[in-house]
Amino acid sequence: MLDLRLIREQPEVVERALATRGGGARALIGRLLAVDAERRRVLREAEDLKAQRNRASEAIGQAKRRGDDASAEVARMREVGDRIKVLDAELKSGDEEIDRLLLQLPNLPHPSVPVGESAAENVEVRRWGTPRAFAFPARTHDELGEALGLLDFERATKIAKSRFTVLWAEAARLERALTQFMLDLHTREHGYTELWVPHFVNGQTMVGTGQLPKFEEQLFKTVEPDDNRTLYLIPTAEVPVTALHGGEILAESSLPRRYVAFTPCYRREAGTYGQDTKGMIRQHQFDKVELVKVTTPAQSYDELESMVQNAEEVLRRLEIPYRVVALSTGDMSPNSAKTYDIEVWLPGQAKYREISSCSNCEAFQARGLDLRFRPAGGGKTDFCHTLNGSGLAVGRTLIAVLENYQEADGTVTIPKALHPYMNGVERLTARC
RNA sequence: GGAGGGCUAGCCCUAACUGGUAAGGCAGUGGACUUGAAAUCCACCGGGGCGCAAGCCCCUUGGGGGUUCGAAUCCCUCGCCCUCCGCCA
Repeated sequence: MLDLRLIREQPEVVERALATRGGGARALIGRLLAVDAERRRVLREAEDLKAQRNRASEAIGQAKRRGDDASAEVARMREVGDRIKVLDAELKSGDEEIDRLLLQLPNLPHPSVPVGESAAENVEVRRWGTPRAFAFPARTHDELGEALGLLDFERATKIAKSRFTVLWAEAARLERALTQFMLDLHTREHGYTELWVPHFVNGQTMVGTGQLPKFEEQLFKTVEPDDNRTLYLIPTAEVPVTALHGGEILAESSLPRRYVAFTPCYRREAGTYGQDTKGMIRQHQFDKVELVKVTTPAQSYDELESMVQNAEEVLRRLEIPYRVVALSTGDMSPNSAKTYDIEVWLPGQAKYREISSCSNCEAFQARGLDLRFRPAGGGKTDFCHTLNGSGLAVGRTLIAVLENYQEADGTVTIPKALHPYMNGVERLTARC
């Protein structure tokens, strides 16, 4: 969430910054300012009365110890207490409304982010590799995978529903090899600490990381007799890993923290009917190796650049062409202050498609999680910055391998970088 | 699932009468002292409101509610952790 004080002190700055991020920020800010002003008026009155009561109670205690009669003062304080109760109730509802409003506002974009309404205004930052020239019509991964008997969409639909996939034999091994390869790269060469985390988290974690209430309809959740015990399946490892240090005050000397976690991701994909219905581009369950950093404000933009580089390195080692795109204000997710997408070349679609999204959320999540650090020189604590990025989405990487390394006969060559992980298999051929 | 114990600052430890208004140690950071270090001393090391400032005030004992002039303390409720029993990969 945004800093209420910033909205209070510079509402026009916030409003201007959010102009192209959708969601009617103007009206929300107006309402926030009104509720906040009233809340502070009530707060002052309540605090004055509490100060009175504290003094009077002290005096009553002393009087009683002396054996004096204090009944008049007690009666007066009873009325003050009743008034305090009313004011405290008003404060509580004001706080709740402020929270509700704050949770609807997106993050402020960094000044370097291209201003725009949609993906049309995204800016390509760089390209790597040259798409291979095929001497035959390039097939899509689902055509290739089904023909080889390695990707099974029909049976996945039978046992679950659409947007699920069964991987057979060497395709399942390839998924595992890619995962292992990515984790090894990031832990051994990029300095990340590997974490293994819960796939279910509580509501507080979802709110703190900015998933709720905005993305309620995208989340799978458990059915519990008692609503506040509901657990949510993680839509990305970003959620548990970013929330890991919530409520903690970290030593500045321990920052930046660099974490990598492999988990499946579970998403309802509501409202995406008709998009990417063929193949395994968009699934209810997909594997992802996720990079998360917790940094000081001063470090976060350098760390964003290196995180993108770390994610890109996966595709460089696999020798698959890609490009890096800076998302425009209108295309970024609400948590983010700045996002780079990595888009991998898919010959079957003859398009670059998203395979990683790396974001600096600055203090937006840290504020909700109460994630702070203590400056090395002592003094006041401040909120950390949090970053997250896919390093990479494993299923989409598998797709990219299939499509980029396909041969005329429909088989698929395994990239050299994966050979140590494939138990001698160097080519995917039809399953017998 | 059953029984019991617990939750106080910074991922530590520890107080507070038959309810009287909460906190000491340690660690950390900066400073003083020192050739350097240790030891010692001082300050800071939760959140918020008002104020130009100095400062004043409020809140913070797992969360929420109740009783009371006043709650860490009494009552209700929820959560989490630990121990034992049962079951179990």
